[in-house]
Amino acid sequence: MPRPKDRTPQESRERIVQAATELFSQRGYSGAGVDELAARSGIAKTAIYYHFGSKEGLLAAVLERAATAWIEGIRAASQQAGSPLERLDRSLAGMRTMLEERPWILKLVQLLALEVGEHKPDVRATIQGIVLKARTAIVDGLHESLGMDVPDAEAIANMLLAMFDGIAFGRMLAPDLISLDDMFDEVRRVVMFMVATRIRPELLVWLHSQIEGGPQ
Amino acid sequence: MPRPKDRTPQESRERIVQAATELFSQRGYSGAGVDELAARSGIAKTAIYYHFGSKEGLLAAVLERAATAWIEGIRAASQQAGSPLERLDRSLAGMRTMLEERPWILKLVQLLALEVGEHKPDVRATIQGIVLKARTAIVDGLHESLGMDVPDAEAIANMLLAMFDGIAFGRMLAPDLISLDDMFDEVRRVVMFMVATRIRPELLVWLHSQIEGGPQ
DNA sequence: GTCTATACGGCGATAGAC
DNA sequence: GTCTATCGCCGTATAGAC
Repeated sequence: MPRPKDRTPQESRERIVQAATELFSQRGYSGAGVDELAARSGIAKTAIYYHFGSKEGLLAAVLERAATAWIEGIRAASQQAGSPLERLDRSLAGMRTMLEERPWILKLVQLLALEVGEHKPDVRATIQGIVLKARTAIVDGLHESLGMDVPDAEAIANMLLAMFDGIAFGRMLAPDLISLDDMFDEVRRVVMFMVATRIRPELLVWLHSQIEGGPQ
Repeated sequence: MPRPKDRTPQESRERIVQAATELFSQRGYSGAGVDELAARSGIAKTAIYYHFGSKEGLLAAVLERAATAWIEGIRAASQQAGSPLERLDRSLAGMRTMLEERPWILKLVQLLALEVGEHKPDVRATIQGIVLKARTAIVDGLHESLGMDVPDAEAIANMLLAMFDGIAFGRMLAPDLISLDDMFDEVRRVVMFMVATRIRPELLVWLHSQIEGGPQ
């Protein structure tokens, strides 16, 4: 029985993209079958092709959606109020929340970049764009949080991004083995340090002496 | 013509695992076809099944090989000679060399963890074991490099691992956009800092004052 | 314009005979 | 070890129902 739809086209698209986001981030692009996508979203397989043209078209829609969610998550975090340190903390807390409540965002981006990026230049370019936007959002967040013109902010953002990627990966691999509390405490300290070295370069000299000197 | 083999079974296995390592790290597990694997290694498709039982069996062999290469790479780096800082530098240089000359190691581990780890508990467990061993190797390297009993070395190693993962990912995504030189300079400083905070906790208090005070 | 039913060609993994 | 066969799922095209 070809049940006439009790949903709008918009809703259909939405459900498909949602199911695809889920499945792609679980099994990767090649591993996710359009058949299962259809089953999960409750929409006929061929309707997916009607809406998105091809599996790759669907992938593009999924990526766009993820990008929006990610950038939004970063931007939402850096809001003003309180001392510089308080604002920095709130920014980091925002990142952490994203890692905890929407881990699929980073996972999806990483997985697709690794799996598909290699041999589909346009997908790679899309993801590069997403990551670049994320970095820009972090740079802006640094400026807003700390209320100063942080020198070399892009290098700091690169490192922050790398840390988040790494933490997300570690957490996905073995949630029990790494404590987000500890990791983010460390990240907080490291960020302060990276900023401080830009402002007071003499800190580095002091550091050297500490390491050379050994404990106590 | 069923050319009788001019190679030993050992060589066959080796060639298959090598081809699989390459292809898995390029296209992922689902994306890598056994047909293409056979073509690349020059060995009949079904012979692959003869040797490894199944595609998953092959995966296990590939993972084991990658693990060995990785741990070896880490361990090889931390050799003694010179001052603590020089040894630390050599360790980091070793990591960097691995990232540059055998990027497939980290890529393979990340990709398989993300793609397959989710729904194949044994694969996930294997990779967890690999990462744990890597962390242990880093902890040992820290102790040997710095020639002291670094407190909280595991937390530092976790962070280092996260940074490497993140850097490897960033580099894979956009090699031109991130400078390994800059990233590793930063990593070096951050490591020194993380160690220093364990030895001289008062450093943290000082840091706070710098951030609160603003630039110059 | 939005969707469904059905079918197709190809390749996936695997088994069994040689 | 290879060859041939099998079978199911893959992404896709098409023809039409509403």
